[in-house]
Amino acid sequence: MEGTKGGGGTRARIIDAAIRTLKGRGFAGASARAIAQTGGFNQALIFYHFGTVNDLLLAALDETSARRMQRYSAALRGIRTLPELMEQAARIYREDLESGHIKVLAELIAGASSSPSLGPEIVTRIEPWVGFTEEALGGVLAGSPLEPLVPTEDLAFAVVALYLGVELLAHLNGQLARAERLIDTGSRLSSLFAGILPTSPGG
Amino acid sequence: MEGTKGGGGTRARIIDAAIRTLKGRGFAGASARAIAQTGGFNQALIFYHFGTVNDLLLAALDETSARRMQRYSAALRGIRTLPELMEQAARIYREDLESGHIKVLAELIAGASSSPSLGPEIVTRIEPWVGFTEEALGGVLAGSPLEPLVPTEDLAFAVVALYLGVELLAHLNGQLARAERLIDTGSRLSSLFAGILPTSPGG
DNA sequence: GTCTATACTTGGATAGAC
DNA sequence: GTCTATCCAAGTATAGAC
Repeated sequence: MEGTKGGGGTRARIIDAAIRTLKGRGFAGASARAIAQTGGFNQALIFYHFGTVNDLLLAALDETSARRMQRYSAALRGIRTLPELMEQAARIYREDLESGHIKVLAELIAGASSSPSLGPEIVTRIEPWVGFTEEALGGVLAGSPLEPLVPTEDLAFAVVALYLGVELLAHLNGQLARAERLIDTGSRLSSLFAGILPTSPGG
Repeated sequence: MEGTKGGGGTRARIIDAAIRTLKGRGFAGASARAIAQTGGFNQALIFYHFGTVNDLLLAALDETSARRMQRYSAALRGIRTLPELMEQAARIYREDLESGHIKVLAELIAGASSSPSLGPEIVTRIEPWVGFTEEALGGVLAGSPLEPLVPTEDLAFAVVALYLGVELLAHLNGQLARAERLIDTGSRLSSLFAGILPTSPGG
């Protein structure tokens, strides 16, 4: 299927260009013309394949989201303790910071204010991330003395918000170093506290 | 001074309209025309008074930033313990969430990707907030067993990032309730842990 | 399925009247 | 200091040739 030369490959190229443009020039800079220039194809192709720019942007979010979700799930599989979780999460998030994967999401959220129809679409796409974070935290907190005290739903929401905020700040001039230092500190502290708190039975 | 009828008053009106537009329609929606419509004045006034739209947006950030800084400093003056700090910070941040004051900052940060010249300007304007947060945390952590363990600079950066992230998410459809619940949980937990941890000598 | 050309809209910015 | 009119660039979207 999709054998007519470009077909599906073109769709992928356009989505890729959209992701790169969103990362590099933000929502406000991600026009059809800018995206086409990034990818080296014709601007009209976007409308043929996706109808509107916003629909392309959502497809781009789906794509990058799927890629990252795969990466995070793989890295967090079999994790039992909080320090392990932090260690792994920090490692992948550092990749994100440098490549700017989460930035796509942050830009789209900010952009939803100017295109209200994006709002519900983005909410739907964030939900799996909050759910995923909740599971990861739940798995590690299970049986620990913290479990009954900390509502994992709220904690997961906070973690997602923190990720977004750090991503937003990190891409500002000269702030990347600060973000990296924060990740370091976070990993260090979680190991430290794990030594103080009673060990989770699961660990 | 500025006695010629509109003068300074107009500047303020324009800035106010810019803030409201940034809150309601985001960076991508904050065009000169949209701002003028919000404020009910002529679009050309923006260029007469501020030269460019971006310069107006920065002036808007200065204004809202100054207002909130005043509010936060007043509320946090004389705070000695971590739960007190959390309690107060939560109360004011809840105001921000509803009125969207921090959203102006979040939108401008996201917008900086499409107007690189905004970047350094915004960094300069964030610095005081990180510094302020660091002082607030430092004052409350001083003498506590946490003090030597937690670098307040990193913690302050994390708090600012969290604020931005929550603000970003909260303005998405139906997410405000989640943000409010997080604030509740945060206050509750800090009181709880304060009961467990040794009291700060300053308290 | 892709490109060129084009219609139409919105946005930044300035000139000049008041 | 403010308004009207206008220019020009950039954006979305479509029609039609290839």
